[in-house]
Amino acid sequence: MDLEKNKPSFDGEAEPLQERPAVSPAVIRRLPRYFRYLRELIRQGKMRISSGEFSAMMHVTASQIRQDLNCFGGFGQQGYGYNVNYLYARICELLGVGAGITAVIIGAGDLGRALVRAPMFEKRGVDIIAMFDVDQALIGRVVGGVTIRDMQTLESFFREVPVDMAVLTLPKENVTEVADRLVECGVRGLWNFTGKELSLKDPSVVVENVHLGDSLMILNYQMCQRNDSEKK
Amino acid sequence: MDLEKNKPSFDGEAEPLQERPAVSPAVIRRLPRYFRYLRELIRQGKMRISSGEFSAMMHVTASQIRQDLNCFGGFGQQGYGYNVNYLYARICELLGVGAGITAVIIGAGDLGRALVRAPMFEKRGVDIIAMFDVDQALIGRVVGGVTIRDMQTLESFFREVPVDMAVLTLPKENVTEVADRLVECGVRGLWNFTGKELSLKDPSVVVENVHLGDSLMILNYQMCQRNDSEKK
DNA sequence: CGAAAAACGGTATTGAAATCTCGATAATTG
DNA sequence: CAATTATCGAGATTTCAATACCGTTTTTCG
Repeated sequence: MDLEKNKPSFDGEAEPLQERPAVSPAVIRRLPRYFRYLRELIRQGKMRISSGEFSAMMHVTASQIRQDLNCFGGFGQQGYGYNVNYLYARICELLGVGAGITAVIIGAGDLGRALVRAPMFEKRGVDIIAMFDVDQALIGRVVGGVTIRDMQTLESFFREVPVDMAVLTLPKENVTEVADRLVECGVRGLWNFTGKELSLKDPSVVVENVHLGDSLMILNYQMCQRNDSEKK
Repeated sequence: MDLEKNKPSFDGEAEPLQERPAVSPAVIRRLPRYFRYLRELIRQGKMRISSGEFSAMMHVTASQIRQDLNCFGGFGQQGYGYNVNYLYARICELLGVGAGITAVIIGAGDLGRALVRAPMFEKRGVDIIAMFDVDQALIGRVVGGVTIRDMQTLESFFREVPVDMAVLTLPKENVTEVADRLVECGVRGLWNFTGKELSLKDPSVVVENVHLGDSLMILNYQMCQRNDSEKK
């Protein structure tokens, strides 16, 4: 097998690629999963994969993989398949890994501290540059290499360092007010763990709500179903 | 307004209701959100709500709400709407809230400790009865009212107390082995935070995978999109 | 008490997502 | 180098989800 080539050949230079034909949300929700499996393939040293092989690994149809990837351009090559490193690079690009996103965590409670120590952010190219809290006992402490700062210094901090994203792990009672302050400071994305669904004035700010409780309840539901159907 | 009645009237006695015409996953994924909004309505003391009002609150179409709820039986009443308390009770029933589910947390690291202290489980009727870890320094400590036990005592613990669910917050390296042990012990549901997708032998065990990293990447993607479209 | 308004539940319709099929192209093999 | 095999990409088809519509029942109000 001739694996000299590192990426599929292209006829010309990369197109402007700025035309975006409205990729459906369903496809976008699947991209992170491709990202994870591609990392694993790279770890295993695999250079090349076909949609069929990928399909068996991920338990989705080969058709879906081909169609998903093709939404963003012909990443594959007929008769060959997909080059793993190349595909990974393109998906990283799509997802904004390596775009140099900076983030802060608001709320240095259990969850905030758990998140800051997780390797998740680093793996995805998001740089946590500060945590904020109102609890004077916490301020000044360093967790996971990040200093906990006084919530009162939020505005002055943002004036000095541009921050793209805020992770909201504070009590839900204060989240509306804090979100407004963050938007005022120029943040462009909110990762909201508070359980309260935000509605912001500024529609250019993206909000991603995480509802762990919803996930728990779906599990609950399925367990009860499984239980019922076994009875009969 | 005559609000004597507490629930919609029914012609006869409740049907067996065991016939389940395969409710679609899309509907099930939305149920927890109805659950949350209903709790809020109860907190506000609202007794009754129409699909139209509910729709405005939740930002989904009234048609969808009516259709979703109707999958499980006629919870509403023409000309009246839905009785909040009654609807909440039925949805709790559906989701298994109050089914007396017991759970253990495997892995007393940051995330495990954060979860055990969260009010989420209690709100949803899941009772955390133990945590397990391999770290001798942690064993015996009590977090959020729950004792951390030695992972070696897992089997003996399960022999004495029946446990329905396990929350997996341990390092992903060990998750396959631990999951097998838990299934062997009779657990019926796994809430998997490790990031490694499990595939179990026993198909009667339900797995709910939580991939926080995926959520982060979708946020990243949307932020980059927003950014791009503003440029042009 | 009767007419008008409110609101659900079921059916029809529309729309989106997933899958299938097949032609075209590249890789492989003798 | 020609024939065969592998595999993608695009369009057609099918399946599934979301929305709109309308008949019926209940409530409300004069």
